[in-house]
Amino acid sequence: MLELKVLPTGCANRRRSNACDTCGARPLSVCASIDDADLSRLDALAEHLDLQSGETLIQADEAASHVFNITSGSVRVYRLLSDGRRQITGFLFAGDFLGLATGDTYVFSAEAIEPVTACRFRKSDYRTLIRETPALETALLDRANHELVAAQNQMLLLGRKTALERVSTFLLEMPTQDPARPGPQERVHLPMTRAEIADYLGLTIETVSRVFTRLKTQGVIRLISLSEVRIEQPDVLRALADGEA
Amino acid sequence: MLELKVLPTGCANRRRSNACDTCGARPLSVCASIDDADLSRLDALAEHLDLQSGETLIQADEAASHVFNITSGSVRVYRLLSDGRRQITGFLFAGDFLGLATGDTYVFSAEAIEPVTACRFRKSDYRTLIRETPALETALLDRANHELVAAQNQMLLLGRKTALERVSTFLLEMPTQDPARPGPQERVHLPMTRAEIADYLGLTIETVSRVFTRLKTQGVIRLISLSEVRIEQPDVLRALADGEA
DNA sequence: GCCCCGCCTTGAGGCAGATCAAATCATGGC
DNA sequence: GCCATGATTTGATCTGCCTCAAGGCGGGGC
Repeated sequence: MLELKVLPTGCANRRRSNACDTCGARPLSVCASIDDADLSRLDALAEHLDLQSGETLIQADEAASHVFNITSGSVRVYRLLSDGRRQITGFLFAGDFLGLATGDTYVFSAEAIEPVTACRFRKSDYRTLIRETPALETALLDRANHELVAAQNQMLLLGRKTALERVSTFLLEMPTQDPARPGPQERVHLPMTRAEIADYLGLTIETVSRVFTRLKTQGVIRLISLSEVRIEQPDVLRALADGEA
Repeated sequence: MLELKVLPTGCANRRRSNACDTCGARPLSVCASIDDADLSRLDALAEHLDLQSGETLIQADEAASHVFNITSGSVRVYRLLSDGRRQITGFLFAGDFLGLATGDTYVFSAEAIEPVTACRFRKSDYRTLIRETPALETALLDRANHELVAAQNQMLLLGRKTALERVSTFLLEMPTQDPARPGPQERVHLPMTRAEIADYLGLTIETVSRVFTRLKTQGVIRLISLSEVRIEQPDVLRALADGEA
C-alpha cells in the first residue's frame, strides 16, 4: 500500500490566500493557464506532498485514485516486465502533470529520484473541476498532445537510433541548468543514475558509461561531476543526436 | 504540397440529415460521445476524403492546418531520420483520430496503407467547436490519455523486449478480424507489409520474417495468407509477448 | 492461364551492444 | 580524515539481431 506524507499545511495555507501564490512551479504548469478564482478552488482540493528520493508517488496496478502536479524535484515514470526488465518512459520535473492517463488502476509506477514536492488531487474532485473549468481542460489537452509528440520522439530513439545518438539526444533534452547564461557552454544537471539513464534509453549501464567517456574524450562534453555535465560543443552534439555523423 | 481528393458530397449529405448518421466509424470514435446537435455542427465542418493505398494524409514539416478522423481503412504514422531510417509510431484504423498533437507544423507523416476514408476539419474550426462542446473536449482528452498509455507500452516494447516478444505483442494488439467468433482461434488481418511491421517494432524485415516462421513452426500461429494470420494458441502467444518463456 | 514484379523467406557471416568480470571512484557516516 | 559501500568506469568476450545475398512465391495485368 502507498504511504505518502501529507504536509499538515492546510491551516497555514488558508491564512495567506493560497499555496499556489508562492508555488515556484506555477508558471511552468497547467496552473499558469487558469485564472485566480479557479486556482483557489484547485488549491482548496490540493494535498501538498513532500517525498524523499526513492519514495513512491504511484504504484502500478494499484487503484488510480489521484492525479499529481510536480512542484519541485525529479520523478521517474516506468513500467516493468515480469522478469524485472525496466523501461523508464519519462522523467518529470517541476510543472509536470501525472496520473490522468489511466483507467481504474495505474499501469505505470512513479518514484522520486531526488527530494520532490507535489500537489495531489483526488481524481473524482479533479474530474469535477475539469468539467467546470474549460480553460483547465484545454490546458490538459495541450499538455497531453505535447507529451504524445515527446513519446513519438522517444519511440524513434528506441526503435532506430544508435547508442551514441541516444545518449546525445538525451543530453540535449534534459532541462538546461543555467538559463541565465545560455552561451555556447550549456550546463545540464542529471539527477538520475546511469542505470536510470540506461533504462530510459533502452541500453545497459556499461554502454551509457562508454558513450559518456567517448563524448568526453572527443571534447563534446565535460563531466563537472557525476551528475553535472557541461556541453562544450552543442552543435556537434546536435549533429550526433540526429545521426549526421 | 498535399493534394487530397475531397468528395463532392456536401449537397448529398444535406439532403439526408447528415453523413455521420451512416458513418460506420461513429460508434468507435470521439463522435460516439457527443449528442446529435453537436454532431450536426461537426458534420457541417467536415470534408470527406477518399484515399488510395500510399496516398498522404499528413506530411511532416508542412503547416498543421487540419485534423482527421479515420472512418475506414488503415493508416501508418511515422517519423524519419535524415538518413532515411524510419520509425512507424502507430497504425490507425476506423474511429482513430489524428493531427491534434502538434504546433504550427506537423512533426510526423501519415499515409494510407490500404484504401481509406476519413473526415477532415480545419484546425481553426475544430478549435472553436471544441471550445463550445465540452463533451467533445473530454472525449479527446480521454483519447489522448489512452494513446499515451499505448505509447508507454510501445516504449517498453522498443526499449526492452526481444524480437520474439515484439512480434508476439504486435499480433495480439492488432484488431481481431472476426469478433463474432471469439473462440480459441482468433483471426488477425495485417494490412501492412513486413517492412512496415519491422519499422513499427524496431526490427528488420528479415528478423520479422524469421520470427513469423518460428511461431508458425511451433504451431502458435498459422499463416492463412501473407496478410491473414490465425492465432492457434493465444495463451502461448500471450506468454511469449510478456517474456514468460 | 501465364508472366512479371515486388514482396517475402531463407541462409551465411559480421557487428553493435549485451554480458560477465574486475578495478576505480565518489560520498556519507563516524 | 578514514573507511565502507554502492555507483561508475573499464576491459574481455559473447550473442541476438543486422547486413548482405540468393532464391521462392503470390497476385495482378494481360
